[in-house]
Amino acid sequence: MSSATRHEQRSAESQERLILAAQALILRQGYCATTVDQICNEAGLTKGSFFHHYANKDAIGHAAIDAWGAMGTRLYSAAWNDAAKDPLAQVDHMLDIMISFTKGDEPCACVIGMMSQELAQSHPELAVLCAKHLDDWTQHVARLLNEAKKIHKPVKPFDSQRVGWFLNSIWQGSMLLGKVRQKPQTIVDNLEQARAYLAALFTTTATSGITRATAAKKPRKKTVKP
Amino acid sequence: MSSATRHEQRSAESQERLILAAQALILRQGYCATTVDQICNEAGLTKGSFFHHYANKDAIGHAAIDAWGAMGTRLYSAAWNDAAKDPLAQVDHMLDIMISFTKGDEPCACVIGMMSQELAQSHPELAVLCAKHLDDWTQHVARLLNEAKKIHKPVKPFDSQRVGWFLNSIWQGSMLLGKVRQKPQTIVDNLEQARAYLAALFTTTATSGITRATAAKKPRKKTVKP
DNA sequence: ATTTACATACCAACCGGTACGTATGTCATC
DNA sequence: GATGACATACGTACCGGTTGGTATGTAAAT
Repeated sequence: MSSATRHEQRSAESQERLILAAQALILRQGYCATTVDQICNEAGLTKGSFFHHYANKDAIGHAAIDAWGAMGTRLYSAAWNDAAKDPLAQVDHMLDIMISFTKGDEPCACVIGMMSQELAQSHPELAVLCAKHLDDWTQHVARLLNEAKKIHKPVKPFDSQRVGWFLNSIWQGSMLLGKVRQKPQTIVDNLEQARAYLAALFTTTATSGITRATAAKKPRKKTVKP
Repeated sequence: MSSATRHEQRSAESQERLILAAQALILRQGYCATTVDQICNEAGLTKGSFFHHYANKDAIGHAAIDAWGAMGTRLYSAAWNDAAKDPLAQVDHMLDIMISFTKGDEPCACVIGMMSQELAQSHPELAVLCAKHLDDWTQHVARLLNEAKKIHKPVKPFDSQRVGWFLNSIWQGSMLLGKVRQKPQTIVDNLEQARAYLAALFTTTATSGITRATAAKKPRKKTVKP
């Protein structure tokens, strides 16, 4: 664990500072609009240091994407790794985490969604990396839904992956609209509707309210503050 | 109608060429990544001409957004203006139009969604313009849902605007994911799930299939090819 | 109808600033 | 002393925007 030499420590710290700076700037203004000078400035380092660690601008874009993916995995781990729970409860937990994520200081946004939008057609390499991380997320949802199918009887048969992509789209689209509208509540509203949609896949009873009022009445436990 | 002088005609044509060029480039690479040189090149004009018609780069961004909004209004008009129909049928028609829009040559994407993502925090002026157009779209959906409430009894009370924003998020998020994944089918899948969600707001019967198979069996009429 | 006077649309060349990337040097660490 | 982490200074290309000029169209005066 502590076998890292002083050089390695320093190097890792600087790289992390650069990545965090890049992520913050990308979230604020997008990838193309952020310059490596800005990244260096925000990280408190100089360009010499930057190009010592990263061959070019795309390299830190790559690193920023991977780091964001890892952060997400950490963020959702509480929901994804609780095999003791009912899978549907895990899905609910996941939605709670997503909702609590919107409560951050800066507007709720996703580096991967941002870069996907911007670079899908101009930077194939970064685009496929984004697609990979988005696919990982979706597969986690699909797995939970498949496990839920073993316990609860679906009202109608459905494809878990398709529903996973549906939820992912809602998530990304909500962050987009919540940002331009400057109304993070939009995200919460949409996630609650998504929760109702998911619940309705397994039960026809009216226990899963469609209106937000019913869903909000029972306070869910706060989980993470990223 | 034909009271336009030769100068006015030429001017309007050039402006349209510039706007179409800008939209195409923005869809492909985003706003920041597109240069006015590229726009001029694609439009077959020079920079002198460009800055004669538009004061600066943001000006054509503004024009591109408005033109895209107008295009959308034209695109959906068949669904939005058919007061004779059941409002829910109008919603279905709207979804059909959205699906047929994904079948275009170039990847299905939205100038307004793209610029919203990129400029939400860096270009407030363009951001509020995007938000305005997105709000227009949502209000059309909300209006249809409100009219539907007068005819059909909702299973549970719901807020039409909230559902409108939900559908808008699905639409934007789907285009985003469909683009990075290079799988436009993702968009169609999501829209079919949205269709099921909307139908389930008004009826508990199983007539509105959640699975895509049932929904796809009955062929819906093709509407527009943009 | 021609001429005159002017406005419009457009072009080619240029300018300041900036972005990415490099070349070289320095100092702590191994 | 060699290497790794970082800083300084610079080079090159390009981007948004300007400038001066031209050619065409328009409108009024003759």
